[in-house]
Amino acid sequence: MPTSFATWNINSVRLRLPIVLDFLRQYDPDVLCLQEIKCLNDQFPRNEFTAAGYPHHAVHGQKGYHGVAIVSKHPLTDISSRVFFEIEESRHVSALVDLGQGSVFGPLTVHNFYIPAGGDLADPELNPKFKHKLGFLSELKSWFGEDHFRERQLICGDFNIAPLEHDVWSHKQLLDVVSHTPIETEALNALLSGGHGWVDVVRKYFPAEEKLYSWWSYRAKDWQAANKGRRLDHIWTTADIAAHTAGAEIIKPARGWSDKPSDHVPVIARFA
Amino acid sequence: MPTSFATWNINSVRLRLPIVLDFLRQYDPDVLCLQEIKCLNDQFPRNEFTAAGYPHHAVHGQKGYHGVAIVSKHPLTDISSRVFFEIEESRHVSALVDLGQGSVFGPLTVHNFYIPAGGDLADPELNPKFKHKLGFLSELKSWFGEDHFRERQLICGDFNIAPLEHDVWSHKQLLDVVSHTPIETEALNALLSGGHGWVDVVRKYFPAEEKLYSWWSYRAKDWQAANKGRRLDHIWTTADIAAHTAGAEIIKPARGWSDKPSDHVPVIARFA
DNA sequence: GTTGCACTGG
DNA sequence: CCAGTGCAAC
Repeated sequence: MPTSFATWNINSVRLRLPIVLDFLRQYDPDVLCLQEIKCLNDQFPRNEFTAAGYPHHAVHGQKGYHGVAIVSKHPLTDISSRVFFEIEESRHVSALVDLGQGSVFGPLTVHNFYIPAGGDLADPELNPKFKHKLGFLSELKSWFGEDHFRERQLICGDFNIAPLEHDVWSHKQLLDVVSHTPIETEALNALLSGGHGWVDVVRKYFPAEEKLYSWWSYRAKDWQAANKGRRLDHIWTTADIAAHTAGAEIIKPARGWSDKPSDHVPVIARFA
Repeated sequence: MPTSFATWNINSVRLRLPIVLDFLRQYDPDVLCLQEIKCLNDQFPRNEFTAAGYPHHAVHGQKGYHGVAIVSKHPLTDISSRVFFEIEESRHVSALVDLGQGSVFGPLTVHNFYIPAGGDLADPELNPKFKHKLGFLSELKSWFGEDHFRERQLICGDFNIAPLEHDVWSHKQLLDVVSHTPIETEALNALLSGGHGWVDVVRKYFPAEEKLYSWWSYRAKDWQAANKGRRLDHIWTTADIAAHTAGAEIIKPARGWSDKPSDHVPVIARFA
């Protein structure tokens, strides 16, 4: 029985609920991780997700900014969230997903992250937002080193880092731009290859030389023509889970869904 | 030669300029008084009004809130504005309109008002906005008692009061609702019948038992079906001018013009 | 540049 | 419900 997981920085779940529901109808993932829901827990549109066939929710919102949520067809247990770098923003939520009898997996833990964007200046001394981003990554590395991260884990979300040369429209022009500076890409690659060995189950399905983006700035007049994207949104799993991958997709057309789309598009990983 | 004057609370002249120009093309008033222009003087779209055949402007704007303007086919002189109750908001502008040779009138003074809405609670002790509204009306009464208000005057605007029983959808249900409380309707009726005797040149053309509205709340889901309106927008003249009236019209369809209409519609008074 | 939210005012 | 401002964030 096929299973799929999706992640999408939605930039206000209330404002973009219609296109999120369109996405669920059209792509039918088992689990969707959302970032930047920009609402309090009580304001999260639970009923609408339930009506759409996603009755299980792990919501960690906050007022106005950030906020993450997992919506799922399958039961979610052990819901928790974690503070990184001692900054109390809603940037992580996790849950144990029970995919049921038909699945090749037993239960697996899904971690949904919204890693800090990091501001404009790539200097942790001068820019506290960049310091926060690096601190967040550093704590993440320690945490992932713990033993229970060895298996049955999926981590995804808006990592705000495009790690590979062809994860940005111009490697050269973005080397000084936060999201693609060496200090960040090295930290993210260390996270990926360190610890117990994560697999980037999306890039796995696209040649390393192929440009691959999940985000296009609002600032470009014609995002499609310019196509100056970055791959900021990721899905990684432990090796046991990665053994069952069946494909991956980045839903580029979603950048044009509705009048006022999110600047990010959904990323999907499929498992056989 | 026929002459007509119109008043319209436009709730942002910049946002709704297209439908204002449509209105001018379709109804061709000589003078249009606007309220809630919600812009600074420099942001008022003078060129667009000039191009539409209304090259004369008396603009008294302010940042963000309130703001009134007169646009005219005919020259405007003696432009002035007045502060009421010592609260410096842009709620009045007046001008002398020279209608030229073909007119039955000599020059007349047009006063354009945006009387304070008055907040929710009809108690001047507890609600400073209601106190402001009553104070505004009180100062208006004194001012209109001055000798020069005896003739050749037209006053109009959003008075934020529905004075008559059939100026609201339910007299009984609105007796405690600001805009139709006895203290307000009595103050407005005293203004109308006191001083040198104004004529409500719009209600003149509709039987007193006929429901007549110029405003429908944004809050109603289906304003047209509910039809819970109020007549908040008025045109009054001195008796000399009222002697020449030829009709009046409230442009109810304007409540549905464009995706995002104003909650008020234009009111027109015609003179032979 | 462009967005979404909080707030105020209606 | 609608519009403005001010703000933070990207």
